[in-house]
Amino acid sequence: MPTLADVGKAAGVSRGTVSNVFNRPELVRPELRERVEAAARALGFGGPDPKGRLLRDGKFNAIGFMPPGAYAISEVMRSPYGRELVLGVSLACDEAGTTLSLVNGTDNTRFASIRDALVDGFILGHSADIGLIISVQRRRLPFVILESDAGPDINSIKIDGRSGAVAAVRHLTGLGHRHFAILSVRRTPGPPIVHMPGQATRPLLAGFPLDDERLDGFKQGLAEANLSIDDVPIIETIPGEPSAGSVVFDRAPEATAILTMSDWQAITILDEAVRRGIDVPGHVSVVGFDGTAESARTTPPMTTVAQDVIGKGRLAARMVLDNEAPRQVVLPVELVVRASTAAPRTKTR
Amino acid sequence: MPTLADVGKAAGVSRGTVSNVFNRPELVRPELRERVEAAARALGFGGPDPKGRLLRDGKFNAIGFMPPGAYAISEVMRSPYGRELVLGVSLACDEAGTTLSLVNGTDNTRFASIRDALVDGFILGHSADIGLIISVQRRRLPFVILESDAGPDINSIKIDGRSGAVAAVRHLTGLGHRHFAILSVRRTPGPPIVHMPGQATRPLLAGFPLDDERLDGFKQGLAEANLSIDDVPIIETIPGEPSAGSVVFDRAPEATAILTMSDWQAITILDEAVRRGIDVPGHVSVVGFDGTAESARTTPPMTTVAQDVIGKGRLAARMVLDNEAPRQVVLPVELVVRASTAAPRTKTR
DNA sequence: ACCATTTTTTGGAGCGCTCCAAGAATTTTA
DNA sequence: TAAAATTCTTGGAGCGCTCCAAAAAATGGT
Repeated sequence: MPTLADVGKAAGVSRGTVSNVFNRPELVRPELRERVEAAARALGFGGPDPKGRLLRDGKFNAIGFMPPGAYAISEVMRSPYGRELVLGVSLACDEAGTTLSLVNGTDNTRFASIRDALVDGFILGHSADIGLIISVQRRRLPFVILESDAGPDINSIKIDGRSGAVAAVRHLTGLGHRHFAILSVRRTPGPPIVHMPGQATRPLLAGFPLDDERLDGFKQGLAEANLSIDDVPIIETIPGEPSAGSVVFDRAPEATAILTMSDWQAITILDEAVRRGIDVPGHVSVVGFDGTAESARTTPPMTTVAQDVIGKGRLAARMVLDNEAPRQVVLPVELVVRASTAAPRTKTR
Repeated sequence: MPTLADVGKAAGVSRGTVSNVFNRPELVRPELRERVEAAARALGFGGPDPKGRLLRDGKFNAIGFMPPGAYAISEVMRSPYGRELVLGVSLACDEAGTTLSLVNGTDNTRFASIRDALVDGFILGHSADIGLIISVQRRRLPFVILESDAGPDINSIKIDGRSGAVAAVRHLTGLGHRHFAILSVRRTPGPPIVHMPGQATRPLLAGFPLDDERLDGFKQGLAEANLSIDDVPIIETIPGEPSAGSVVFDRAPEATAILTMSDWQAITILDEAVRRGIDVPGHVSVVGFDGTAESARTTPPMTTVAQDVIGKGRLAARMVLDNEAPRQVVLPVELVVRASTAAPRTKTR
């Protein structure tokens, strides 16, 4: 690849003049400019290499998004929540004219990815791994972490997951439900894990504040109705697990209401219900979480704990772009009641 | 920001040793290593700056995605098609361990964006603008352009849009439809444009091969049934235009079948039908385009011209990553018949 | 024709790093 | 204990660019 200097030599001018031809052509005499351009063309020089400019100027003009947990960026793009989040981030990037880098880092390469990422700031998906935070801090880049409060010195944005979970349960107990099942998130690869009541290995502390908080909200909501979460089957599946619906219906047939951790999971259940001819909400009620656009268009339209995912992504991007004093933002949540919930079935099935 | 040299001075060692401490610690004697690490900590040095490494090594380890037309990246992320495309690209990026940079470029900044993008290759959304291709070629980066054939020397991937369009029309004429409306794409900002039959300003050549080809397919399909596209109302709306459904129902009430350019548009129509209590497919049939995941979950599930969007994105990424001899790929398309199409209503409304 | 201006062009400095051949220090071997 | 082998450390070179102060060239005025 030819460089500015090469072109300069070929055209009989200095490096600096060639740079000017490309960056401030008005500074150089037309005929000379032409000569330089001709030389550039002849050499196949395609303009100053951004690498050089970068080293000099120091700004990447990009922010990085690191998926939560050990997820790959394609997994983020697959989930309705992830897509809306990225949409929110991209909105802010559009406004700021910034590139959005979806940074890939599987397991052990995540740290190197952060170390090497060509970005001016980071948005970290929720994560159980404190190491990621340290990696970003090392680089002294502005960043924000999602769905985990990491203390007063660190930008964070989370929703009030507990209240949302409580609201979901209240809505259902208010409708008369007494028999629940919970579809929770498995954060390690593998098949669904079923925790039946009375079993030793009840989860409840997965290590992901996101999940724990919601589970705790469910527990609290149930307690308010004199129900114990210990009597509720909890099924953990990795996001997008297609068999999630099957497992829930097979292992918790007596449940009249199913609580989930995401719209995506709820969609899986709804899909399975259609497949099995199970009436929602006649036979069983289903509540989603997140309030993504998809939740409004399911069959039937879904009752869900809605948050402003797009707004969250956008705010996150703004926070790293603006780089002001660290804040801890807790976003509100709102139960949106649609048609996937109703009073419990009386008997039968 | 301290540099390797600063740390070296502080620790009484050379630049090179500090570099080794961070990149090949096994090469440096433990006690010295410790001393250097202490100095780094004291100075607040967070590891070698990627900018320097970049200049030396020359690889960005990222590929860029440039939205089609003059769209912003948030607009891509908003459309079902765009999201699946990006998902496909991210799949390949995951496999290759590459960062995916969503490059922002509004109108006149697009060229600068391409010039400055910190990427090793580009995926160009379909575009009417030859200038973008030239910009990328200038940088001698591998790239692929979507949905436009730019000649044998340029990587391109497109679907067989014409066949898809023909198949959609055949399906409908086979069902007995004679009265159509077409919902096409407006590629400039602004409200819907309605082209009624007999009007002077019929579109048909928008300058976007993508649209033109599909329109031409509709024309051909209609001709096969002795119908003329000149008798069909054509409505052009920008993607995501919420009033699209309204405009179609208001301006083409006699249509018994509506052809669209994307699932997104078809969804808009379906939503409006629900709002107005119009029966699909009893009163009017609707056909989408793209076969995104969303199309399977609409009410009613949508008949659509399906393509493998994810596969397309993935292939595109592979092509730039592999950087082999240029190919022009044409992907097949398949009409997926679901429940949004049926025989036309007999009379009434 | 000469000096004062104005317009163009120049090339050094510096951005921060990694590689690598060579030199220095240490350890091993005889 | 000296020579040989091994392990560590060093600093020059070079990656490609932009900025900028200064030099050179062109222009204008008298």
